[in-house]
Amino acid sequence: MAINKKSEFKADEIILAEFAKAISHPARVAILKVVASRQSCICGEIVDVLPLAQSTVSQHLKELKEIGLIDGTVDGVKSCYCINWSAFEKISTIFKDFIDRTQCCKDKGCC
Amino acid sequence: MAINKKSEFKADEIILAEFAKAISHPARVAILKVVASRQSCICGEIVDVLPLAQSTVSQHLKELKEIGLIDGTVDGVKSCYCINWSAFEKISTIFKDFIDRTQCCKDKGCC
DNA sequence: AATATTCATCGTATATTTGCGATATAAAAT
DNA sequence: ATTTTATATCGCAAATATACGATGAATATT
Repeated sequence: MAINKKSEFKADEIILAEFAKAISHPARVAILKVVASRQSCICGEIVDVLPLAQSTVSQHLKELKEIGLIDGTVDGVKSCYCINWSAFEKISTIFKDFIDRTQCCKDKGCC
Repeated sequence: MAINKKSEFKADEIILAEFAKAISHPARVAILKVVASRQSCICGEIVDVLPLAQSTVSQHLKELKEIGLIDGTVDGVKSCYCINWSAFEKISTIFKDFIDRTQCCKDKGCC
């Protein structure tokens, strides 16, 4: 795999795939659910409810932060995470658009 | 990484993550778009519009088939692919449910 | 029958992801 | 000042994913 061919696709395909990758591991789905349900929670609380080591959870948190889905702020010795709602709405729109535009082909062959 | 920790998560988290993984590569997003827009198309047509070798496309098609999003039928020497709409609707519901249930936490803290 | 076409699969190389322990850092508690 | 606590990061190992050429299998064409 000499070159990374991902960059040769269309921008919207790349973006959708990137967001999909962000939630392509159950740990990250679980993290999003916990953080959303508590509005905001510290890293330790997330580690407590996941079957993963602290360093592994920290890594998943980093990935979600990098894609923009969550924000992390330092609160003394603790780290407090919350959903970045504007980013979440953006990704929601991208997903729903993809679903809707694909489904519209079902009957009409319009795309 | 001795053990695969994915299996230790909740079933709905695993399912969502699996579907997300299916569209976590722009090639597979592109394939779904092409197949949907043409209602049905042969492998060669997909290879023509993607910047990937035939064997690589075939592999991506296999992944989409394994997760159930597309069906492939042999038509003489050719292979004809189409969207499995019932599977597509199922995944759409799972995605939308996740989005909606997460977003409902935004205002209410209800989850 | 021989050849060409279409596509799946195999083998292989490289890249990326997942996971953890060890360590570093920085604040809090003693 | 020392120790404890909370978390990020580093380095490593194993697993998966990505990509392609070569080959195989099966049909179609000559």
